[in-house]
Amino acid sequence: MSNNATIYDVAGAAGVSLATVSRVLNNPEKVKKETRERVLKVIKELGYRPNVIARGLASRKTTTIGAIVSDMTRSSIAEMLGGISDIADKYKYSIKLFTITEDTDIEDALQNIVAEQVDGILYLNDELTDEEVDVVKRVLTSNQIPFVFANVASPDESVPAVSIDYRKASYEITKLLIDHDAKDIYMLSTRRRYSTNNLKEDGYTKAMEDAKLEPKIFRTSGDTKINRPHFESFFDDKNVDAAIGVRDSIAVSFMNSAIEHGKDVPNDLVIAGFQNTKYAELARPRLTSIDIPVYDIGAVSMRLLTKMMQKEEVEETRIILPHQIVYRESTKNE
Amino acid sequence: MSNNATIYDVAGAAGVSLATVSRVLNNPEKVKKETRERVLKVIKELGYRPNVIARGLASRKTTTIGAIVSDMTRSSIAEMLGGISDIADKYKYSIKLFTITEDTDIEDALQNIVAEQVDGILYLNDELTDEEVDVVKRVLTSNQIPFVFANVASPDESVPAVSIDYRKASYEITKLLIDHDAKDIYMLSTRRRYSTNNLKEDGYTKAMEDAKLEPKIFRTSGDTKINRPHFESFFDDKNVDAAIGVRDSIAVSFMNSAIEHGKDVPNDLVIAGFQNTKYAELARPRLTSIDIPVYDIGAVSMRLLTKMMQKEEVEETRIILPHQIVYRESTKNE
DNA sequence: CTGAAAGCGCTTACAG
DNA sequence: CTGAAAGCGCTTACAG
Repeated sequence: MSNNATIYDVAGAAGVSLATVSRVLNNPEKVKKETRERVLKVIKELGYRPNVIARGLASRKTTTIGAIVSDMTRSSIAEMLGGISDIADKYKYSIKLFTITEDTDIEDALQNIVAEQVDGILYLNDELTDEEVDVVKRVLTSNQIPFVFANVASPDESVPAVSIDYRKASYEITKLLIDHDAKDIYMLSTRRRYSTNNLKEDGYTKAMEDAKLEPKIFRTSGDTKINRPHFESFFDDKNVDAAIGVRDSIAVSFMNSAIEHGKDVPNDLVIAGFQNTKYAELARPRLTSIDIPVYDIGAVSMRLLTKMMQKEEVEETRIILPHQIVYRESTKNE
Repeated sequence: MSNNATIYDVAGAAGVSLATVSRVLNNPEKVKKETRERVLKVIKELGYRPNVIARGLASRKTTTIGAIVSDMTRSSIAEMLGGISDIADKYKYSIKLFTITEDTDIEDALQNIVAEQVDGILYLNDELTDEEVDVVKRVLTSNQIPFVFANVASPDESVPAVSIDYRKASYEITKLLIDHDAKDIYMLSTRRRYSTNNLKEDGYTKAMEDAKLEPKIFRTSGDTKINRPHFESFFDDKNVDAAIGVRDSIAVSFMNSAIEHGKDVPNDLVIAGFQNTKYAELARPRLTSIDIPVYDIGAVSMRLLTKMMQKEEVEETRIILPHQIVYRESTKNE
């Protein structure tokens, strides 16, 4: 019952050498059908499963990838891991999870991950700064380990990345609100600056300027409980007839404040979010949001990484996935 | 730069044998201070990091645990992984992530995970049936690999598990609603039956019976979009003055329907959920919910597992963490 | 306190 | 098509 049969046991029981057993597992076409079947039968009887650690050492391939994440509790991260996991299963890769927090030394952490002998790395973090992207690139390239950024907006065209066009998405959602005849359109962004939010702000600003409107970016915390009092006082001194949250949770939080201050959404105020999470669906009124295909970003990143690890020809290492606006009750739609 | 120095390189450069280098790393107290410092210096200069795969093969310990999850996108799973990851880091364990879906053969999947040579396993899934718990126990015990169930309610007292007392929590929240003078109190549960929800139903039923009220369990889907039409027709033929959702998202979804049907929450109808997720905080009115310390469940499970892996004395392998009710606007509180 | 040697369980040229 | 042998990079008794 207990899975402790080794390749020697199989070889012995099948009357072949361990090299043959290994071939049956890795290059079955090189083994005579008859022999192969005999070995396979013994493998089954003994419940033999190759020790992946020994295999990893001998072949110098672990068929394991490292997934580096920051905040596990972000719903986008979890969903991306879902996509990664499904594709990893399909291609028989295992996933090792590494968490990097704000006070981690990225370079040191990466060296440790390299020492774990992963075959490739997926970096999931939309909050990376450009400098951090550079460190990742340098360390992993020098160790010759393939990597893909998932949902990281990096201006460096040489790093493999799968994402959406955040600037364009933001432009479009801003345009939608402008088409509502809104004038005082706020973008509710985060205090901490990082690449994807910067792009959202860029797209917003461009749309506003194109429409000869004044861009107004209001910065708050990413934490729901902290930004609430922030929003409470927002309405004291500001005119606003539209708002875009860089995350759904921020948009919903703002919407709740607005409604409690007597605003009618969508008649007095239209609101939209980013990500199309469950928060958007559970809000009342339901929130219009940019759907970001996070699951797909994960899946496509993993698929791209498998190609790189297997040294297949890769036509394009910068992949932009399509986004779309999901219209709900927080905006007025035809 | 590239991290390819081996233990031989270090030994050579330091003028010692590889056994000594190994000792400096694993049993530094057994090496003379002078020698140790010389070796350490070389290690630093060469940027040497031991190959964890080779170490794993030689020592038969991989300092890696397997975390088995079902649906990554459940927010409780992600948060639990956060707790696991923090403790794993602290004790220098890596985490391999394995996904098991409804159509996975659990036994086969477990055998594959065993072949990955993990030192221990954490099973995170509140949707396991009792039969599945038995399979897990049998396979892992026969392979002598320590495991802990995180947030799985198993009646089998012999399996190590960290959870909360769901029956009691459910009793308490039901009691809270009864104290609101509610009579028609519904429990909104899921169609698929599994252990934790069964306990919630038990606690609810017990509280209702103790108060001489009729228990009414309404089963719906776990999927927000699917249960919505379900709730729309709910109000056609039912009297209800209180409801408990087995998950926050179900409670919020129900609350939205109720409000759209002209109900005033909390005056006509009081509502509570389970889990105290961000959904509860972002709902309007905010949702009263049982706080389940998922992060802690993850952290404590991992800590327990480290003890088991290191064969430390473990006083108690069944750990019940405290829960509490977080009072918000969907109930009337003093 | 340190070194020589065996071994962990595989893969992979190399011969035949 | 198959086997013998070396080797992957470590750890761990065993001697000394």
